[in-house]
Amino acid sequence: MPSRLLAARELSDVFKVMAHPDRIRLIEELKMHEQDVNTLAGVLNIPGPRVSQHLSLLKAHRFVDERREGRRHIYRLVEPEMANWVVAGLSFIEKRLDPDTQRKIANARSIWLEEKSQ
Amino acid sequence: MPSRLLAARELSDVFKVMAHPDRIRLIEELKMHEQDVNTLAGVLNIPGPRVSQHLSLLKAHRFVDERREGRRHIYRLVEPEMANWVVAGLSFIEKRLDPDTQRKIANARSIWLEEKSQ
DNA sequence: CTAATTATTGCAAAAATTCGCAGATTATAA
DNA sequence: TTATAATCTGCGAATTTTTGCAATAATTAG
Repeated sequence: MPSRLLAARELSDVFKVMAHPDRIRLIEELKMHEQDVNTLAGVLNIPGPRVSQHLSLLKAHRFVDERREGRRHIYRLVEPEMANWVVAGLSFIEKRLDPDTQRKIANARSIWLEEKSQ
Repeated sequence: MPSRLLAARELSDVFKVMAHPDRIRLIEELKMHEQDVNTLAGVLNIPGPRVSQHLSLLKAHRFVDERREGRRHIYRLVEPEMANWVVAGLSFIEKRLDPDTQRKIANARSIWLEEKSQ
């Protein structure tokens, strides 16, 4: 297969995995430090099973790692830099949003970026 | 709406748009210079109507602009930097592929990056 | 052992995407 | 005008994703 077609397919898999608000928030939430499923479900305010499913997709693609501590499953980013790459995507849409949305996006971006990357 | 939820939704739209091999190749192909639909269909070797549909999605999200020259519709990237951001996503998967695939990905990356960004 | 906690898995309905193809548009050429 | 070229639009089938809920596992506490 031509190299560019192959690369485009591999790349599109990365984008597919990130193409969900919950998974984006999981990636950003894990940027700071590893966390267990319950904590993540609480922070993001979504049902446990859904967090679990999102995490297994992320794990299948090796974007996160899992370790167990007692009955808790603790997840962490394999490549914390990914969280910054994801946030960088905001720069391609910010300009076209209404001022109020722009303000909120800028706020989210600063929250996501102020946290340490390792 | 909480700013991070809003930002995650906006971001996921960006990722959804990029989550298709054809659209990734279109973005990379347009990095060099603007091109019309027929040319793009030929280069990517996909049917014209499909290119057209991908381009209107990209245009709806203002990732590309259109201008007409006679009966040709010529498209260009609104933010050529986007092409580099997309390619950067490769760094999160390269390591886990078999050597032959890695080689091809590296080749595609160098082709996509060696072209000028404006 | 029994109960409680934490998380995963399975399933089916709903929603969104993709894809090809036919037909419709728009603009140029003869 | 008629024909041709370039592109877009509409539609329906096939596929993939998402989502909620119930059931299942695994581990620890009492």
